[in-house]
Amino acid sequence: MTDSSDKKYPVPTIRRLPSYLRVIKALDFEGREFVSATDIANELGIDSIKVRKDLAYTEATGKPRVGYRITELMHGIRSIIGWDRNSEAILVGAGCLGSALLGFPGFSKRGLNFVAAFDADREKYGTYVHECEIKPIEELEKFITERLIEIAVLTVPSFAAQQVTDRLVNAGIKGIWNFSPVRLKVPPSVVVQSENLMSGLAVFMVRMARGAE
Amino acid sequence: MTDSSDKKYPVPTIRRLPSYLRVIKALDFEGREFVSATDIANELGIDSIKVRKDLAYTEATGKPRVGYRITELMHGIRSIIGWDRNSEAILVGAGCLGSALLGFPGFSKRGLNFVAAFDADREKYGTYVHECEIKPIEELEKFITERLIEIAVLTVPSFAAQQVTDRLVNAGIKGIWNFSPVRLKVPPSVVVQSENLMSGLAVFMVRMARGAE
DNA sequence: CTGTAATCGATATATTTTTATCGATATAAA
DNA sequence: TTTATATCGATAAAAATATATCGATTACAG
Repeated sequence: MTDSSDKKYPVPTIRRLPSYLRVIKALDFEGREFVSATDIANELGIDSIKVRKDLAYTEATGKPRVGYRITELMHGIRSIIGWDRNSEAILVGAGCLGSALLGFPGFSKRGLNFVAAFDADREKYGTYVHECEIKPIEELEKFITERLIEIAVLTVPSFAAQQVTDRLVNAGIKGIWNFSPVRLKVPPSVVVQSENLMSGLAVFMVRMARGAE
Repeated sequence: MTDSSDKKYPVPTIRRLPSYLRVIKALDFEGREFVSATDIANELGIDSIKVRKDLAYTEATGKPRVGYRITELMHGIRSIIGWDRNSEAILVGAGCLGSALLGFPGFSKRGLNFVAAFDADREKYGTYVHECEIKPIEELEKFITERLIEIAVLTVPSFAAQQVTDRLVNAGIKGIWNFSPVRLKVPPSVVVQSENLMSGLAVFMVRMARGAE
């Protein structure tokens, strides 16, 4: 076990780190060498104390009146959220959303590389979506075991989600990034991270209803 | 101002309500008439006390040993998150993600109806993506003002996000559901709800790194 | 009819997260 | 050199959220 893997980072902090990274990457591109928590906070419209506390979870250390060295900070953030490592992943369910995710360049930039996609639709077999081949769902287990894939992105229709999950887990998948609105039942050793778009819509509609604050 | 619009609902509660709705809709479909907080909690793998507290924000009232009347609860939840009302919305940026959103049937079921999409790519003009016409971005303001559209879903590339936002705001848009990783500058009267996929990826990777708990 | 168990609703406690305060320090200006 | 100011890092306070406790109530079994 590495020294970083048993540290505990607050989830709200983890969620903010990618934004910080985006901001300081832009500054780095402009040639800036240092950045203060205040700079980041102003750019994102949040509180600078919160930023400083979040950054304290990185090993980066700041200098008063100057801020943090950008290269150091980028490395520290990437290290926490695992964007300095590369992983191979498969995508299951090459429908609208699945295809959109395959085409998003941001994932490979952050170390998540789609090496294959699987679908139940025979017509898609052998076709490519954004340089990723669509394979028959029948070959799922074979591919996972042969290439030792650990990460699956799940974009299948709800009714198929649990069944596909069982197959993924059985084949040795260690983590599932789930985009279907279903609570997946998996053994405790498997990580499931679910995204639900409808939560965001709900918050949006409530805020709309009460007007802007 | 209606009596519901100045009530304050905790954001975590709002985010959970769609899941509750999904669960009880399924039970309703099976013919069940009542549901307890415990039922919902078990189905979602969360704490029943939390569910009961969340449901207390609806006007639905439960009976000991029986639970809540499902029809009443569905109405109560839908009322809070605005899914009992209909809104017309436009989508700007008919790329991969935008097209995927247009094709998702869940939105119109929840009262968010895409009446048009706009894109800067001439080749797309006049084509349809999931029954929604792609119009030239030049017609954006005209369409918004003529049809009195209040909601826009933003799926344009980052570099165009602020510029498009300015146009939307200028034309009278009241709320923007933003899928680009950019902090949009808008007047205080305009609601911006931003979704950032990368937050989810970060949390996923951190959890993977420290293994399943 | 009576006792039992499940559940609600209210209240209380604990935990997490955010925000505030303050001394120390490094830079820049006077 | 001295002074002023921005910033860090640590600690403290406040706010938000989650979890626990408990009496009241209702259905159901005996």
